[in-house]
Amino acid sequence: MREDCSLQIPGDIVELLRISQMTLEIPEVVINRLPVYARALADLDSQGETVVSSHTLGEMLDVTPAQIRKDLSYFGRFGKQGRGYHVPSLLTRLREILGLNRHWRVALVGVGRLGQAIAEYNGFGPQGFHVVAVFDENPELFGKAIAGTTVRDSAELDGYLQATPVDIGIVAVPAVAAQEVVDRMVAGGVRAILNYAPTSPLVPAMVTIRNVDPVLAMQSMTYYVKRGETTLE
Amino acid sequence: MREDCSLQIPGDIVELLRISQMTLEIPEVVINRLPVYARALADLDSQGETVVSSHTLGEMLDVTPAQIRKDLSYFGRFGKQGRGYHVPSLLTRLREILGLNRHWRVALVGVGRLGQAIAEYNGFGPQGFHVVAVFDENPELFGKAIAGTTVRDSAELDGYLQATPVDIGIVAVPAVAAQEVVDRMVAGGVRAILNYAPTSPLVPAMVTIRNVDPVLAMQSMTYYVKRGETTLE
DNA sequence: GCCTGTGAAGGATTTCACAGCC
DNA sequence: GGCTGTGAAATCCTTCACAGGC
Repeated sequence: MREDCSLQIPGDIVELLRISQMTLEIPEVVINRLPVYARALADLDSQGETVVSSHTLGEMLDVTPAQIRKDLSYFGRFGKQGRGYHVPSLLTRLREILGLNRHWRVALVGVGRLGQAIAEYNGFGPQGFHVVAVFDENPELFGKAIAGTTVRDSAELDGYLQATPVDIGIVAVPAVAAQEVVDRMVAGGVRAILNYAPTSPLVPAMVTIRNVDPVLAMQSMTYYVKRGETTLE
Repeated sequence: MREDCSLQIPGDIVELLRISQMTLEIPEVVINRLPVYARALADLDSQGETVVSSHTLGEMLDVTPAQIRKDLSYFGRFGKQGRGYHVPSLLTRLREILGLNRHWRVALVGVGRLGQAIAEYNGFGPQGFHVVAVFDENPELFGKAIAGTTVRDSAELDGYLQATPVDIGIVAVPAVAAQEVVDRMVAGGVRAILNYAPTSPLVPAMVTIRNVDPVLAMQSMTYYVKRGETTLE
């Protein structure tokens, strides 16, 4: 190795390349906080607030102002010194960044009690998430009207995805069936999955999955409750 | 430094102190993973597997073996070299650590569509979470049978908590009402809260809160889907 | 005076890599 | 040979602190 060759492409240039490409990796924790910021900004906006500082926003969300500023700085300079952030425009920018300014096609698999509740949940629609198809393997449910569509046979899932692309899949089947459903969604081109089954399905790296499991959430809280009890008494 | 003095208080004693006190702060990320491990171990156990290595468990959960070993090492030495972990005993230990080997008293506030689905969800009971009281402010619901109890007037919440302690509160009210409900729960001694309202209530440091919001989960996934699309096409 | 954007520092978490043991 | 437990290294993330601007 010729140390003296000294073609040291040093950090700076590497970083420039990195940034110029769309490949500056933004930490996932940051991405996960953006929707929270967006929600708070929407609240402020609906209350007629037009300006907010990182300090105020931080208080609303129990997040440090520095973290908010740093998070936002990954995407640009949205604030004004001495003043803060313009609520409507920051909200718009965040929605653009997250892709919330479009419609997303969602397919739901599993129409048991949970699946039904999800299908009927009216919190998705206003946010641009539209359930375009619903599947179950119980023949008694086939054709049943739900979420503005009708229940299809799960066997049709693969064909359906082939014919009509779907962006996001929601899995609400029993744990034992979840991995198979996830695999078929992935094979069908679904790139994001919201999993309600109490299991951790595996997905390829280019697919994003989020597990929603209230039991796990409770089970981690008990650690702290238990601890608090023994500490205090 | 007298190397030969050999009063090496090393790891062992430090660890004893560590363990005897309850005050080594274990990272919250670690605590949050334990229930996932426990669930996987329960699966293995029910399949009759008696031994598992960090490698195998890691593959099941898409977690590195080193992380599993490190996480577990915060609590003790549960494995056997050359072999792995004994599934039933590790599961038992994790359940002890998390406090899952007892019953937890849960109060639910909000019996709208979502609250009803939660109340009827039969995934909590088997894990030791028992809904002992349910509240709503809609008089039409008062007295309605649900989750093995009957709906009470929200106005009674404070009195109820005073009289009969509850460990965990579940909030399933509209966003605007969530903070108030949380505050009253906290005042009533509730130390852990599972919040389904699409907002981020503030709690004092000694109270643990977990927000369950499928919309936020979707909204962070869209970032990656969007990105994948533009990258590939 | 107030507030952002950001390098640099500090802290936390993950991963490495290997001694020790079965 | 296989595997754990764990210091040390590496990486990742948060916080600090201040220049710059309103």
